[in-house]
Amino acid sequence: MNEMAAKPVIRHPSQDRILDEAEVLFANRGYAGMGLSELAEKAGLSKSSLFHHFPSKIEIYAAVLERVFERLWDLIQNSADEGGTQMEKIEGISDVMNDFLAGSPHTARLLLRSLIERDFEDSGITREELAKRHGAYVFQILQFAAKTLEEGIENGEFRKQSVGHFVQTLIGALLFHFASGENGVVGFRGSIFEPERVERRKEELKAFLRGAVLAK
Amino acid sequence: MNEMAAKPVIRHPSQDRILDEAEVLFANRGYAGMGLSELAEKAGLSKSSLFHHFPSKIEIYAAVLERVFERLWDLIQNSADEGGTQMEKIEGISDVMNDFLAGSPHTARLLLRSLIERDFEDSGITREELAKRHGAYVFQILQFAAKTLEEGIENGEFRKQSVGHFVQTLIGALLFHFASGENGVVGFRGSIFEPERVERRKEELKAFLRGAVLAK
DNA sequence: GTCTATAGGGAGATAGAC
DNA sequence: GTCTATCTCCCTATAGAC
Repeated sequence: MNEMAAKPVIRHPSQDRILDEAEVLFANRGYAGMGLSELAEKAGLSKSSLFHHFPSKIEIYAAVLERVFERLWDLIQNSADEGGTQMEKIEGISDVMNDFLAGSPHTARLLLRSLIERDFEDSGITREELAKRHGAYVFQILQFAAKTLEEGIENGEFRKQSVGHFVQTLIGALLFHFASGENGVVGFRGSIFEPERVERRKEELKAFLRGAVLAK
Repeated sequence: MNEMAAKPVIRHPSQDRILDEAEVLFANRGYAGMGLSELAEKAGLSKSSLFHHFPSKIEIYAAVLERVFERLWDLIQNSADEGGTQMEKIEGISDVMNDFLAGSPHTARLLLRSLIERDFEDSGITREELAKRHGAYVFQILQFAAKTLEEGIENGEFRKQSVGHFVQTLIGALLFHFASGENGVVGFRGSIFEPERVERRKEELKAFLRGAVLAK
């Protein structure tokens, strides 16, 4: 289960500061909307110093996505080792991802955008080229969720259903909630990122999923 | 149920052509990534002619969102008149929205972006100001879904659950699937917009929702 | 209502000193 | 490794002729 974990990426301190700020800015403004002047300012550097650490804007974006998906995949792998029923594993994925997305308000927006945007295609780079950097992590996360459901269907724990549609639904539900703003689209009173609200989200989603996938 | 339907917005033919093209471009490139030169070219006008019909880029965006949410709300209202159990009403909302989103590949991306993006905030306009144009439709769509679930909980048809979290999950599942690209994030073989695949999506999601919300 | 021309600013990226 | 200065291009928006 740990074939591709612990790949130590050595980065200059400035690079990490740049990526930290870029992560938030890409999430909030999108690829096209994020300007390198603003990034340089937030990272405490001049604009041209960015180009010492990264060859281009698109490479900064690629590095940001690689870093965040790597973190997420590591967390999901760890939770996977705890075993249990297939339902408990699905609930584990849901909990881990909810905690990860709740950790900072920009993360879900960044991930959601990365899965639906094509802004960067102006840069001559294709979606597939960009995905080579973080795509392996995304693929393994999706595969892990799919495999977990599949095994639950095979052993009769889950009702028969389309694995692909389940994964699409799950990812949409997970990402959209935390991407939909401080109060959600439905206008919760108070921030959806408050710890009690996050716990509530986790419980509501797990109850929802149990009803949806378990065999009667 | 028809208090705010049939508000006839009279538009110049050029305006409609502009909005048609803008709808696709905003969906694919985001607010910041969409350029007026490209829009003018696709609409068969010069760039400055756009400013005869709309005072600014942000107003074009506002008009695009108003038009699309108005259409969606009309469809949902019509489906609502068919009555039936609360479960049938929820399934009706799901089917109507799936059909609407499946109608053209850009629609889900546009709606999803409109609910999570803040790109336009550079333009001096706040999210709330922009939302004044289409926000009423969004609010009514969300309210309608919430009310439907609420009544089902009250009459014992549905299990007790958070109405807000249900709506967040439903919208996320609906929008993400059709926003996630021709083949979805899971890599369906063939386009997710093919009629048979759309019907499959509708059935899978309804089965999922029935299990998730119905009382045991 | 449509156009050409252009203003005025900001974008990504480069040159070269220190 | 960081900076200032600058290049080139594209952006939204405006002026004014037809």
